[in-house]
Amino acid sequence: MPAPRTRSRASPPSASPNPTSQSRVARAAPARPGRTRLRDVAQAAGVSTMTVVRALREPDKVAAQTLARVRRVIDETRYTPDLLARGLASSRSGLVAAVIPLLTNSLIAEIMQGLTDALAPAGYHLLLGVSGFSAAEEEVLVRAFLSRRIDGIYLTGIVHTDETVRMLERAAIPVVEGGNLTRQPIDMLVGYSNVQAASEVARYLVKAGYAPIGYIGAFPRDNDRARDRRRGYELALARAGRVGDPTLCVETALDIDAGARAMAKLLDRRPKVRAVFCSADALAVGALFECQRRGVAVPQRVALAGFDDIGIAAQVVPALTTVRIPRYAIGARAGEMIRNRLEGRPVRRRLVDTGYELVVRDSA
Amino acid sequence: MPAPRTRSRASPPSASPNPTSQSRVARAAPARPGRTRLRDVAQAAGVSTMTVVRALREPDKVAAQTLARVRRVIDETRYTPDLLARGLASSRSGLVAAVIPLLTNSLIAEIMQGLTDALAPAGYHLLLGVSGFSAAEEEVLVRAFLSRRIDGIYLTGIVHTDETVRMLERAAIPVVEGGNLTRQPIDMLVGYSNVQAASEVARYLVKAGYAPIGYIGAFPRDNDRARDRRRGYELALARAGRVGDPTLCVETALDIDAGARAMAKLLDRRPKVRAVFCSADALAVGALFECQRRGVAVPQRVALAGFDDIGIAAQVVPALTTVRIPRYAIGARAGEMIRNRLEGRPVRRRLVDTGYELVVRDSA
DNA sequence: TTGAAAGCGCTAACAT
DNA sequence: ATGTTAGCGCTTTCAA
Repeated sequence: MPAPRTRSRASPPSASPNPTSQSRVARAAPARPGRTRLRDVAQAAGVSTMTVVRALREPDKVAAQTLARVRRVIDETRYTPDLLARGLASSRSGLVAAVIPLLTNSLIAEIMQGLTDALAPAGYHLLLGVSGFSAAEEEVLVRAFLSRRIDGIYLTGIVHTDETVRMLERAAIPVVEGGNLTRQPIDMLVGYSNVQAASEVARYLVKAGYAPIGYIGAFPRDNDRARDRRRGYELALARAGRVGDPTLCVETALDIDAGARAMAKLLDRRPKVRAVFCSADALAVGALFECQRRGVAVPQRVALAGFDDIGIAAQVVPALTTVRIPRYAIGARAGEMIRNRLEGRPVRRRLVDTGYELVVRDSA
Repeated sequence: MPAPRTRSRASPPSASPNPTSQSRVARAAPARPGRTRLRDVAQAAGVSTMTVVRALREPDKVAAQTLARVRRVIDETRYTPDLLARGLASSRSGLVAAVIPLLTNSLIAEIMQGLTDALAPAGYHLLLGVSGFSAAEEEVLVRAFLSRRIDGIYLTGIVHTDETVRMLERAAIPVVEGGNLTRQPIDMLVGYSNVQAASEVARYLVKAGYAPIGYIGAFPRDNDRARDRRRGYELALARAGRVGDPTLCVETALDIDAGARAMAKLLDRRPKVRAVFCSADALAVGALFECQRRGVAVPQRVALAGFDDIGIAAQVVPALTTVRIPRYAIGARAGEMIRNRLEGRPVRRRLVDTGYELVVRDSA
């Protein structure tokens, strides 16, 4: 034991000499023997708990002498505040939640990295929930997180159940939706137009003269980014006067393997496909590998374009034509917005459009 | 199926709670207008709080009539327990922490996915901390998490500061270290021998007749997995009677770009390197792409081997020879071990060696 | 500059 | 089967 801690509890409020009130003497013994409480520090330093609190948070409002004494005790006892108790008393848990569709995705991971990096220095901790692309599951997570009294939350995308929105509005905590645009976010938002970005890629392919242009994308169910990217693709083709052709489109899970399988399917079904727009780099990379395995030259026989510009995009050979979005920055910005609100600073813009950038490389 | 919602919002939630606090109107006026408390439910149902608690947790110990009444009130008021308060009262937060070196790594992400999947169904929530491969930073995180009264914790690797270990032992909560082996874990452990696995790969390269064999690995500082993998490589070479050659080894950051740059460096420095063992697939994949850019045939001119068998390893062309480790299972198993302890079930084995498997593909 | 008292919303030991 | 009571360890008025 680092320091002598006498665990004698202060006498009850009324300090009545009535011995009957002492019937529960056993309670005097601390439930958690190892842990120093604020009260212990106060007692050891011969001050009230409030003085300790002040010593901790407003040191200049405490007499130098007292301060020194308190600090010594704190060091000796290695006192650390109980954040649960603080949360209960102050109604601020210091917890910020994030609900993401899956963890094993480079884009999402980078956003989360940005989020923690923005939050951690301010002492906020990250409560992470994985929804598996299900709005219903997201709702379950949000409900649970809310009952933990989270101070703020980051949500992936803009599609949520009504109940999720209702709960969040009722909770009146800062909410940031990330990765897409909408005019009516629940609260705040940082993203970019997936429709526009995707249509820009598709338009690029059209202008480059590729035809027909296929599409490989993630399942759009409860995934607004995937949905909007497909819309963007269709929009661009329509504008070019091309009819949509379902046999040119494959929807699948979101990983490299799935991308490869989707490409295989597409090549089998439409051997003459001349270019493929993939709604995520992971898919595009998988597609590229499938082409390599089949000896299908990229971009000579099939051009490939991706989306997100994750790290591997610039490294594969040929390097991937894609759309760069500020991956890390989305998370970091979201974290800042949440912090600003939590710390009483004004949030200039509730809707942040980060924009995107078409990156033309070698694959298309 | 959750209804895709229509966006029609009223006023935005204001972050700051009403500053016009009702001074001290006694217990009658709830401090948080929006939130139903246990007491409110009890009152509305005309029972004591304990009865509500029982209705919630031991329904069969409550009279059917009473139960029905309580349940109705709970539904009507949409009561959800305050987990902070529960945690404080019960000394169990329901929070499990994980400290990982970085988020943007496929292997780590998969382990985390396994961990949440094992924990979430039991109602435990994941507190995520990113240490950036720094034991000191890990210590800071552990200290903070401990003051949140986490119920358990997952730690990446087996290298920690003394203080980290001390705090954890003192806290007496279930601790699982993951991803490597040691005889003296803090508490529990689930991993495999990185030394052995790496030396097995290197030995494979040796036996295949490649020489010289280079090495590209992650910085070993505070990273026991990287350190041990390099040891394994050196061990295998030594056993084959080859002398270690520093100019054949490059240590770098842990991502695809870095892998590519490291390979470039190695090829420039030792143009005749015949095979390269990369201590992570991400590095191997980067190295492969660099070879492709330079027209260096793999495996004809340079053979490449990786480690981890992440998804992309089987997809790149040529497919990567690597070591398969049960990525997802490590996290899932760790989660189970923590749960078992928390729920009073005996933990049969505190040390779980998951093993590994050499996967020979085309790159070496 | 310092302290006292009253909770935060829940659980748990002890009644009845 | 149901209720009473005393906390969990901290913050927060209000008072001195």
